[in-house]
Amino acid sequence: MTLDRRSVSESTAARLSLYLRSLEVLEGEGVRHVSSDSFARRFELNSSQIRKDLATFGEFGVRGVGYEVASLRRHLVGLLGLDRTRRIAIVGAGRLGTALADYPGFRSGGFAVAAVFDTDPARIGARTRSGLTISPLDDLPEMAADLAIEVAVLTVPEEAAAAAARLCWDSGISGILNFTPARLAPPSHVRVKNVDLKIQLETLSFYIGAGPIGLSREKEEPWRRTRSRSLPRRT
Amino acid sequence: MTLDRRSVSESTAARLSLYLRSLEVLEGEGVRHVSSDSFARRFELNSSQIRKDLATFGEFGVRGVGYEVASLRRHLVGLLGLDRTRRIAIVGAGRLGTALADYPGFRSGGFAVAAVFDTDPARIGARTRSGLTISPLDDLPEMAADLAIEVAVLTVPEEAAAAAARLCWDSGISGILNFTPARLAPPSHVRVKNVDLKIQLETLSFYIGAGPIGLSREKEEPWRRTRSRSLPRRT
DNA sequence: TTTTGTGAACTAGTTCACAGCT
DNA sequence: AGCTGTGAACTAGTTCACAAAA
Repeated sequence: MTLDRRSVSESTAARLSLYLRSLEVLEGEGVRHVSSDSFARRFELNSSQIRKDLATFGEFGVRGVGYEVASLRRHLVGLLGLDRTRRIAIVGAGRLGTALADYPGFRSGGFAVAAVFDTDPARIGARTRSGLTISPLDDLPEMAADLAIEVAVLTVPEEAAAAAARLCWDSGISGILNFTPARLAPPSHVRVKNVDLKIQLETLSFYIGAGPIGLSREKEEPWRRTRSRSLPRRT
Repeated sequence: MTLDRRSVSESTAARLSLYLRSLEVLEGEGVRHVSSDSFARRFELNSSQIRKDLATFGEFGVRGVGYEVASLRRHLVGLLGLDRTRRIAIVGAGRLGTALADYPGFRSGGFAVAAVFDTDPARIGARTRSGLTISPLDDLPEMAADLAIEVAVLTVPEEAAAAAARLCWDSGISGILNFTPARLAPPSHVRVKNVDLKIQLETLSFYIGAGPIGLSREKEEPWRRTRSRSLPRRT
């Protein structure tokens, strides 16, 4: 009942979202009940992990029976805070910011993009495809309060990130989805989630590698035409 | 020397990218040597973790002295496979896909967007802002081979994801950055990194919550002004 | 000295396996 | 009998602390 959300691991929280999505699929198929086991098999999850994750928040199942799909879905919606619309501000109306303003995941199921901000006079006053007028960043404090904005999607250039982030939390915004490479230092009541696309890409690059470690630069470019026999890359 | 990259944890791999970025800052400042300790303090990292991470791949430091910035940077560039240009295809030329095609992190330091694909006849033949012509998805196999594309950025609609992904790995692409909610099942030599923006947003939403768990819908909106006592995050 | 590289200790997260409830 | 909820066992990841190297 009085469990501090911060004691819940990122991975558990992320799985709640995944469970919700999967339950919605089942509900769409008219399924009424699931056991953790059939649920796990269906969506390639782990049944004990499902039970452990859910048990963190209460007893949602019935022993011998399983979980009632609709009721579990409602519980998850509540846990994730999606039972009311959370208002999002896009901070930085560049290509990525305006693309995200229209992104289905950002405009559905509990979220609404309520404002878009930028500092560039050439952008201010323009409309995004979804019909929002781009506002000057200076208006953020006032608009954030008026529109009850809770989440900022930070898509400004790296140099501008720290100041823009501070403006967000000083305006009462409590969550930041940070697409900037900057590492922010928020006050303890503000949650930042970094989505560093460069790190993701470089991590991917690490794993696809270029043959065994220690041979990064080889005599020729064996990756170009080695499409013939896909080398077994593992021992 | 013959360490299998797959035995390296995601978190270690992600940190290599972070270390590289931080080293570039130091190098830009003309710093020649760092100890793991000063490096850690400067960039808010953990010095033993730095040493452990690096020691996975070799002995890059000198005891009593520390690490030579330029040489360590080169080592990391090699480990991350950034010592040559990796060619990227954007698969799905919607708003997000075209925005990513111009994203600085995707056009710098070892990466180049070499092609953009879509199935929509209205998009095919158009040019992205960065000057690439959008090609029909059917041309992917041929173009991927000709252009030596190694990485696909998957930004198609969810329904199209599985087929498009299969097309990618059948065309010899070895890494997929998946912006789709679909959970792909790649062959073992293909690496997929999921960047599920909806999960990220919902996870953030979970942590900002709406007061204590079990009280999702409260009488008033206590999340707005409950900024009083920030409880200490750690013991 | 100083600072790395690394076993040992610790902490977090996952999976097992079963008691207990329906 | 069937399936949840949960301690116990296990596995992965992080931090400590120090012997070995320069």
